[in-house]
This record gives sequence, C-alpha cells and structure tokens, in this order.
Amino acid sequence: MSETRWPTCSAPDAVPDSPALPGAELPGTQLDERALAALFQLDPPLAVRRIVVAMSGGVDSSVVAALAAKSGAEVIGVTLQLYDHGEAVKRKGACCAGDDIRDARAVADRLGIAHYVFDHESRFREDVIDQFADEYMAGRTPIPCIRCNMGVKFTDLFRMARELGADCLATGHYVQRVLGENGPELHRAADPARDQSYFLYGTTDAQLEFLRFPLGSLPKPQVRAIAAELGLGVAAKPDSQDICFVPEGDYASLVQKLRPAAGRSGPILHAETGAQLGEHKGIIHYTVGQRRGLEIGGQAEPLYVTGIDAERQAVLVGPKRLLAVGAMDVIETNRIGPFPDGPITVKVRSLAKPVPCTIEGEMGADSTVRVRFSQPEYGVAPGQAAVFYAGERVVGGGWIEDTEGA
RNA sequence: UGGGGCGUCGCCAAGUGGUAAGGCACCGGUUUUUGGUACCGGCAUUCGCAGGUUCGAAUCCUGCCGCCCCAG
Repeated sequence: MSETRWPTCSAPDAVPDSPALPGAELPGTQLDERALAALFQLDPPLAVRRIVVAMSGGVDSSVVAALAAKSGAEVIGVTLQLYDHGEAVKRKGACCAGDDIRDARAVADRLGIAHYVFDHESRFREDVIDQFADEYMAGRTPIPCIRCNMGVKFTDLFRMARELGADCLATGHYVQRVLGENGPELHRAADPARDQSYFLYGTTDAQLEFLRFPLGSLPKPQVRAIAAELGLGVAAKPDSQDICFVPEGDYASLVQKLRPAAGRSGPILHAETGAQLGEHKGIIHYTVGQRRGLEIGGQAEPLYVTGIDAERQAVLVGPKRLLAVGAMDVIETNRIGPFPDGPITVKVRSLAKPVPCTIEGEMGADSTVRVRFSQPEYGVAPGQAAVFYAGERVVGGGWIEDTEGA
C-alpha cells in the first residue's frame, strides 16, 4: 500500500523546484511584522525567533506555516505520520498520513522552510487507536481526537519543538491563547462556528505556555483566502471530518478488525421494563442518545439508547425522557489556570452550546469531580469529554465516567 | 369444524361507498474535525386472494385462504 516511506527525518534543504516565497510579497494578507508578532505572541524582532509549526497537511496548519514564514522567523515544519493503513489514507479529509504528508512537504517546499517528518505510527496506534477500540468494547463512546491532541500532538511535538530550540510550537487549531493576569489562558475561537476548544481541554499550563494558535482569531474563509493568495496547493482541500484514521466513516468495521469479539450480538432491552425488544449486532455500534439503527418499529414514540451494559452485552433503550441527565461524574480532570469564581458552563459534546452547571470537588491533577446540570441535559454518553468554560475561557475538562438520571 | 373476531407499507394503526391519515422503522440530504442528536425530504396507484354490485369500493355481496378467541 505505502510505496513511499518518508524518511524518518528529512533534510530541510531537499527542497528546490518551486522557488521560496519571499515573505514580504504575500499578497493581500495585509499583515505586517507587528501584526504577525502579535499573532504568534512573540516579542520582536522575529528574525531571531524560531517557530516550530505542527503541519498536518491541511489548509489550516499550512497557513500557519505560511504566516510564520512571512514573519521573518526561522520556521521548522514538523509532520507526524500517524497511521498508514489502506483505505483511510486515500480518503479526503484524512490527515497525517499518505497524501497529507506529501501535501505538507509541498507546502514547506514552497515556503522554503525546513520540514521534518516523524514516524509515530506505533505510538498513535497504542495511545489512540487501541484505546479507541477498547473504549467501545467497554460500552463507552470514545473521542480519539482529544487523546491524540493530549498525547501525540502536544506531548510529543512539544518535546520535539523544545529539542529543536524553538521559541514556540504553533498549530492550526481554532482556539485562542489569551494573556491574562495569571499567565496564558485558553479561550474559544473568535469564530464560534469553528471553535475547537472542546478538543483541547487537556492542554496543560506548561504546554499552553509554549503553544501558539495564530488562527484562533481568524474566520475560516480568511484562512482559505490566505492559502489561495499564497498559491498553496491545499487551499481548496476539504476540511477534515470524521475520525481521521477511520475510512468511510465506518468506525465499526475498524473496531471489529482490531477486536474480533466486537461482532458479538446481544439483546436490546427496555431500560424500564427489562423486556427484550430486539437484538443488536454488537454494542460497539451504539452510543447513548442514539436513535437510529435500532430497527425497532411499532412504537408510539422513538426509542433512544439510554445505556450500554458491556457485562451483559446489552443495549438499553427507552423513550426520550429517560435520556435526561441531572448529574455526572467526570474523571481524570485537567484544569487550565486558576479556577474562576463566576458561573461555569459545561459542554458534553463538541457541537452543543455550553450549559450552566455546578462542580463539586477540586478540578485538576486527574481528580474526579461531580457535576450537576442546572437543567437536564440529554444524551450524555460515558467516554465523551466534559469541557468546562467560564465565559469564553476554557477552565478544563475530563472524561464522563457515569451519569445520573434527572 | 359449532359460535365469534380479524386480515390496510417492515411494525403499530386511521379509514364502513367517493377515489389510502399518522406514528415507529428504514432510506437520502443538511448540520459537524468524535459517536450521536436535531432539522428537511422520500417511503402502499394500493388495502389477504378471486369474483360480483355500483358512475365509483379498502369500505357492500359471494366464495376461497390465513390467523385469533370461545365452545367442545
């Protein structure tokens, strides 16, 4: 499948044909050095700075690299090869594999910056993919993007950037680093439609100190416009979506390939009466809050998955009211900066507006906290992340371990 | 086989002479860097089968088939 194996570490001077783009000529971006320094939150002169950019091969991180290059700083692009199995690498919207690595390389070449590719397949496989499969087997609903950010992306890249003597590590995430009284804070992106803060709750204070998110204050269309103006080949590349290492959005097939036992069928039981309403084709196909796919008809109102019992290999279902959750336990919490005094909101899903809640217990350092929703929240699935906000600021988050009906 | 009831989309189910509601399920789309949700759209030329009455039947009549209940 993979005819080309990129060298673990490619030399920056292996560039040539497309001429390096002189930063000052970036058309229409209208960003002078001062603006760029502000974007990267580095003290000028940038000519003495070294910026490491995490390049996934997508538009966003490519633009970050371009902006970094324009700033006059020394820029080193780093790309991690995370997986390389069959179908997934050819798909649009994948990242960090196959064509994406080539794309990242092409962008780096065009910008005339150094570019390194590191093979992190085994690490990614253990920390993200295997975890993903195990979570599903345990009846939970994993969210691999967060583990990827916490582990491979931030921890590993962070160390590499340090070793490369960088002043900062810049990524293409849509999230803002705001300098507050007590140091840098993590805030939601200026463009609420693109905000990715949910995926970054696990960022530590030490990482945040060193990280930069230049795109957090820009609207996506502008990012694409910049890419187009620069003639970057990835300008029109589709946004990544779904899980990057899952081909065709069919995560179940992947889990089944990794964990053959995942195909075990079992009963679909009514959560209240215990009556068996049907049979399912493996608990990995279901998640709390799910409506479609149960194939149980003849009901007066829709049935939703209210719980998954891995012990009995049972899927529990019931009407919507049984999805109402009043409280939950959140484990392995991370806290970013001081805990605020004001009201807290929480997001239990990437697409959902934060809702008011109260937290019992000390957040941070992997502690467990009890969270109460001010209003019942529907479809809260164990295994997903709970991310806390104080207004626009990300306070931290953790994994949803257990829920209690409202 | 004596008495009664029923047979309308995969499931539940309206409709008893005027030209097939609705819900669930399913499919498609929109939304979306997780899984889901939500929203929008699609989904029986046909009413167990065969005849008949009628301008016109899923609705009335006859026969047949199938299922259920009571009785024995």
